[in-house]
Amino acid sequence: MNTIDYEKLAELLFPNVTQTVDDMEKLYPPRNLPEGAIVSRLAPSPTGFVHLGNIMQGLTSERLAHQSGGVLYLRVEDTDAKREVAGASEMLIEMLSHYGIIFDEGAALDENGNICDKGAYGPYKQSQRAFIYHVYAKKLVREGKAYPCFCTEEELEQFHAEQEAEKANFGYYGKWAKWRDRPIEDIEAEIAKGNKWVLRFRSTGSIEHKFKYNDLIKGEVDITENDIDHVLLKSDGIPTYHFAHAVDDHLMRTTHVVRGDEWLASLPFHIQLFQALGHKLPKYVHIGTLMKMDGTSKRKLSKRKDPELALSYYKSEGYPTESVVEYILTILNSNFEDWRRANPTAPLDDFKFSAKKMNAAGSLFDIAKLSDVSKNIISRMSADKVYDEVAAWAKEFDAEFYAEFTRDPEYTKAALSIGRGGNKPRKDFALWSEVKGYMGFFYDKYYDVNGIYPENFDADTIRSALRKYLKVYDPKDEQTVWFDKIKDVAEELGFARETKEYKTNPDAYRGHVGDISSFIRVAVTGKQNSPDMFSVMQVLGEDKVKERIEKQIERLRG
RNA sequence: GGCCCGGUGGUCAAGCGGCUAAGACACCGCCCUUUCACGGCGGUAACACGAGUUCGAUUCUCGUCCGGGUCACCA
Repeated sequence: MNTIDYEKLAELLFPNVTQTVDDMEKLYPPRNLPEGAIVSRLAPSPTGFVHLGNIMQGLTSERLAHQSGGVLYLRVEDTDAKREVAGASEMLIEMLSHYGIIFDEGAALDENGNICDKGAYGPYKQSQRAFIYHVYAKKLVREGKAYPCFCTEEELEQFHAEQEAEKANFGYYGKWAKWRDRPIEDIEAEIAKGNKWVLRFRSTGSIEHKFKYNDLIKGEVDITENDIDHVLLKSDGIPTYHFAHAVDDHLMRTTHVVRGDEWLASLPFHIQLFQALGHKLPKYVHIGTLMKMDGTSKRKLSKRKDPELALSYYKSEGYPTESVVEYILTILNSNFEDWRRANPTAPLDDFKFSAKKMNAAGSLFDIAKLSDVSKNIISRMSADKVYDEVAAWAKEFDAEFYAEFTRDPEYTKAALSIGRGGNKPRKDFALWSEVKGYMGFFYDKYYDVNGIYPENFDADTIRSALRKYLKVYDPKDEQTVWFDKIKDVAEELGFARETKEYKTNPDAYRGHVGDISSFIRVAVTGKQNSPDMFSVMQVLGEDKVKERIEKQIERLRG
C-alpha cells in the first residue's frame, strides 16, 4: 500500500475550496468575555417537534450562560434535509421564547416573523455553513485524517449483516473499511464515473485503549477509544452532526455543551475529532434522559408514543408556561423546590442554578407532580392574570367557553377572585382547561339544571328547605346574617343549627346546617362542591340566585 | 451482542465513612370546616444483592443482577 499524496487528494475532493483554516479563525475570533463566562447554546434540529428535552437543555444552558455573564445562542441544526419541516425554525424560536428561553445571539425572528441571524458568529443555520465545513474537511484530508468512501447503501447493509453473523462490532472499521487505504487512482476512477462519496474520518483509535473523562453531570466516565471511521460529510456535502459540532462549537467559541445523555455514546468520537482538528474540547454537560413508566418498566419518552413529550401538548391542555418551566427546574436542580418554597414570589433568575446539583440518572416524568407545581403557581396568580391566561387559552382551544368567559370581564374576574389571595389561596385547577369545570356554573350555558343533591334526603325535604330559604334570602345581608338565616331554615326543618350539635347527638336531628347549605349549593351551582357560597351568591347576583332556586323548587315537585 | 450510564420508599430526591436515613408529590387517617379545596397534625413505605477495604459502610472498591442509552450518509 503506497502512501497516497494527501495534498493531491485534497485538491481532487475540494477543488473549489480556497480558504484556509486560518481564514476561518480570523472570521470567528475568540470572544472577548470576562473570565469564567460560559458560552452555551441550544442546537436543535427543525423537525417541527419541540419537546421537553429542548426545554431541559435550553433552561440548563440559559442559566449556566447568563448566571456567569456569558452568552447563550441558538444554532439550527438543519443538516438533515429529509427531516426538515417548513416553518419549523420559526416555530421553534417562538416556542422557546414562549417558555422564557431568550437567546443573546443566533437564529432569530425579525419584526416580520422571518428567520434572520443575530450576532457575529453566523450564519447560525448549518445548511448555510457548508463552505466552512469544507475548509476543515479539506484540511483533514490534506493531513491524511479523512478520506472518501464510495460504498453504497447496499454494501454497508451487507457489512452490517456480516458483522452480525460474525458477532463482530458494528461499524465501518478494520476489514470493512473498504476505502480507507485505496490508491488514489481508484478514487479518481470513481469520481470520473460521477459516483457519489462520503468523507470518512480515519480513526486511529483502538478499543483496547481506555481513559477517563470528566463530565459536569456524570462525573468521571470511562471512555473506550473510538475505532470507527464515521462519516464526516454526507454525499450531498452536508456535514453530519458530529463534524458540524466539532467545527461550529469551536468557531462559535462554545465553552459548555449541554445535551441529552444519549450523546454520551458518541463522546469518544467527538473527543477524537476535536483532537484531530486541533480544537479545544468544550466542557460537556450530559443531562439524564426523561423517562416514562410504560406498564411496569421505564423507557425513554418517545416522540411517537407519548404526546406529553411535545410542548404543544402543554399548550393545548392549558398548562401555564411557568408551571412547565418550574417543574422542569425541580427535576434539573434538586434544591429548586426548597428555594421556591422559601422564595415564593422571587423571579427565577434569582435561583442559583448549579450543574453539580443535577442528577446523573434519568428521571421519570411525573405528571401528578407537574399538576401540583402548577396548582401552586396558579394559586399565587392574581385574578386579572388568570383571566388573561384563560382567555388567551380558550380563544385558541375552546371558542365556546371563550365567548362566555369574556362576555363580561368584570363578572368573570369577580368569580375568579373568590378564594384567591391571602395566605391560603384555593388550589382548584392546574390547567386552564380545568377552569370551565370549576367555575362554568357562573354562566347559564354551563350551569347544570340537573344537579345531584346529597343522598339520604328526599325531594320534599330539599324542596321545603329551598322554599323557606328563598323567602328569607336577601342579597344585602352580610355573611353572618346570611349564614344565620340558613341556620334558621335548618332549625325549622328539624336540622341541627351547628354541625357539632349534630355530631354529639345525631339521633336528635334529621341532619345539620351543612346539609341545608348543600341543598342551596346544588340549587345555585348545580354542584356539590364550589368555592365559598356566600361569595358565589354575591357574584351571581340576586336575580340569578332566585331564578335558579325557583327552578329547582319547580323541578323537585317532580 | 459490544461499548457506556445509572440503581435510596410508588415517583422526584437529600445524603458524600458514624444520622432513629431529610423533604416534596401521591396514598391513608385525624383535626379544622356550611361543600369542595386550602391549611394543620400523624401514618404506611427505601439504601438491589454478594464479597472486600475499614473499628464502622447507603456512602469507597470489585463482582452479580436489574433498568436505561447507543452502535445511520438522524440529530
